[in-house]
Amino acid sequence: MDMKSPNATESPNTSFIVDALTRAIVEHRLHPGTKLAEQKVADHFGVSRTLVRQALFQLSQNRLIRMEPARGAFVATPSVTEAKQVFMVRRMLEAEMTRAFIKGVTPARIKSLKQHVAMEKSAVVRQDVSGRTELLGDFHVRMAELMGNDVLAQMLSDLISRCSLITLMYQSATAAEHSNEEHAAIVQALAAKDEALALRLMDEHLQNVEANLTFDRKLPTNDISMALS
Amino acid sequence: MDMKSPNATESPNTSFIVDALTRAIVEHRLHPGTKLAEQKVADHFGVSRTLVRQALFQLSQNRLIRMEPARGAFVATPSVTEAKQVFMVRRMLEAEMTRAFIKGVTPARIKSLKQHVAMEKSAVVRQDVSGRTELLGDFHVRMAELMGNDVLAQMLSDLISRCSLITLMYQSATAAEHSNEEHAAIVQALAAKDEALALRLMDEHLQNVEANLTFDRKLPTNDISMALS
DNA sequence: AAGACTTAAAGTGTATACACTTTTTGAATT
DNA sequence: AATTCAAAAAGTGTATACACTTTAAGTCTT
Repeated sequence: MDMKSPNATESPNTSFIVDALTRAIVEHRLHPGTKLAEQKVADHFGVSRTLVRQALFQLSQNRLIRMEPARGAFVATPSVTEAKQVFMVRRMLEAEMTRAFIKGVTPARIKSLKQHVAMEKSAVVRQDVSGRTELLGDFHVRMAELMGNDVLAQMLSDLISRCSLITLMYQSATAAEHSNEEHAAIVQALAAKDEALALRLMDEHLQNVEANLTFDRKLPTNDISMALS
Repeated sequence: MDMKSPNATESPNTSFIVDALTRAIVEHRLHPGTKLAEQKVADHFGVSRTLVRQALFQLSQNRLIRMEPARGAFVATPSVTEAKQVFMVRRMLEAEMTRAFIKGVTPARIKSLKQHVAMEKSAVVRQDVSGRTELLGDFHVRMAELMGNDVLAQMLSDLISRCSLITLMYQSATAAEHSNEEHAAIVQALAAKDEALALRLMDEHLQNVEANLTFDRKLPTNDISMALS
């Protein structure tokens, strides 16, 4: 069996570029509105524009970038109304998910969620900003996965990454800690099969996350090569 | 102002190809499993493989086709479990949507839904198979749009097209008529602001749609040029 | 000096070329 | 006749070339 170790010389493929750009956008090294010129990105990764175009297409479908005909690709700048709509859909979906989860709850599933919450906590205390944000989002995806519904998990994952641009930009350390505690409380309610409580906690949790976002900041656009280096 | 009339000689762009292939798949002229060789498709549309590849990428993200590395693109063959998961997510989403719709119901919105149901009916009676299927799906999208939530509408639209492969394949005329009547009943309940009734009708409706699908048929793969001609 | 026009530079959109992989074909062997 | 292997054919993956569009720079005019 051959280990495939990360090799700097090996030429990256499309999904590598997608991942790298996604990280750069989500970790906020590339600011909303920044232009992603194909040749510049291609040069940075040492590939042709072909692969970059494919990657940009994919990112545009994930709503992480916006493509304007004959003008190019730009890091998305989600509007306030779009963000509110995304959160509304999440509240809808996750309310029903909570109900369904309680219907099929098992000790193993509760244990799995508890482990996840523990990982969140450790990321919070160690001040791992990008790690904690990813884990806090994944809590919701994990619930879907535990129910064995890949479609739901995928959909939540998309929704979460779609507003991650906003959440990540504006979520403070105290807000993160707060989220983690709310997750723990939700797991308690799920374990107790207290549907009404779990529903209320989940809804409040999502409202809190949404409320803690501040939409009025303006950030400068920056340079690609700096951000990806 | 220049009218742009549909011109057969004008060379099609990516979204044209996406639309044409989508229709061919959804209207079941291209069967699940059929291979879509890039050059063949390109020849058919009179373009280079470049545009076809972009179109195929997009279709693969819509789950209408599946791409295997170095092997090519194939019309998707959604599994039974995947279909069930899609319907479960729809039931979740649309239950909450129904609740939210009633909270913000207005006479104008009810009127709009009633008009839509009337259009459905006319498509059903005139035996317009592809038209009626599209309209029956759009009823649910229309509800989301009327609430002013584009994200929700987009998401439902994706979900519906995702299982359209299955629904379209197996939905009978009587099932379509049945769906239309159920839509009418749902609108009545919405107009009366009877949340419990609307919820029950919506859930039963989706269960009926799902139940009417038969998953065990096997269809032969067919030729591209035949199907697109 | 500010604004409009011209021209060059940069960038996107599509086609083509070519390397490499998979599939098919066909002959050789048992 | 069936199986195995080799070579050809078909097909995908990536890079490059070139036309056309947008953006930027520079020049001319007022």
